Amino acid sequence: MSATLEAVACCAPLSAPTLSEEEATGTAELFKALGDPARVRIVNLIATAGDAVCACDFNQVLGLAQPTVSHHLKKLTDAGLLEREQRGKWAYFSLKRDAVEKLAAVADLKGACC
Amino acid sequence: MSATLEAVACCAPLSAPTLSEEEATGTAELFKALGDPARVRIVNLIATAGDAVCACDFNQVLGLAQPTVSHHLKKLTDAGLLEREQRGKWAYFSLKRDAVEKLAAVADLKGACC
DNA sequence: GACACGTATCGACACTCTTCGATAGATTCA
DNA sequence: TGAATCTATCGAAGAGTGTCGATACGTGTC
Repeated sequence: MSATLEAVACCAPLSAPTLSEEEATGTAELFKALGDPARVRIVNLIATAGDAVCACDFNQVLGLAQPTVSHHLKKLTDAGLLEREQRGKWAYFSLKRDAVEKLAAVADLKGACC
Repeated sequence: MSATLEAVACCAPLSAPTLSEEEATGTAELFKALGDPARVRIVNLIATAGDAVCACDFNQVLGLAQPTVSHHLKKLTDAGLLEREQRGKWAYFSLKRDAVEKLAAVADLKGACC
């Protein structure tokens, strides 16, 4: 599709006063990107590493085949959560700062309940 | 189902120092529960209403059939995000306080990047 | 250029999910 | 009790997703 914007770019907080259908879809896409254990672990590994991580490092840790890992990395990158950087023949992935902040903002519901 | 704990009960922050396979699965379940536009809108509607919302109110707004709405409400309730309350023949749903706080904590990656 | 190695893409399979119509259970009202 | 109404469950159709083996692409090395 031509309109494949990063989910991060077009999502809105769960507690937004009004939520258009597009915003709801964008927000859902962002959560969906994190709706798989493998992808949660990828994000966690990068977060704890505190630096870019080589794609080759995930295969062992996740116990998944190389194409599967590549698939998950693409999903996260497409969602705007990860940033890809080519270093020689290796691909390094790091957390995208905007996405990290946006995610926290979107998931924040405080003040909207109780 | 004996082992179907609420996702909220067994999920861990994305930036946790160590993340077991169970914790990753729990966290993923929580995000997966919000990985659908209809469910994002449901949570948003309850959040902006600031109070419990009748199940019958969602049908119109979401433009979905009644069984579909009921299905989504069940998903959110099973994930521990919503609380169900029976009032006569109506079912009212409200945000679960623990879940709201947990979600924000889980999605928080600040300090884990850059 | 030829080779080795890391990564992305393709094709296929199994599984899950979303959606709905039909139906059953629960509650209220006459 | 019987009728009406709201909600949950069941069963089925269609789309989507995770996974992997095979393969193609890119990069560095000899």
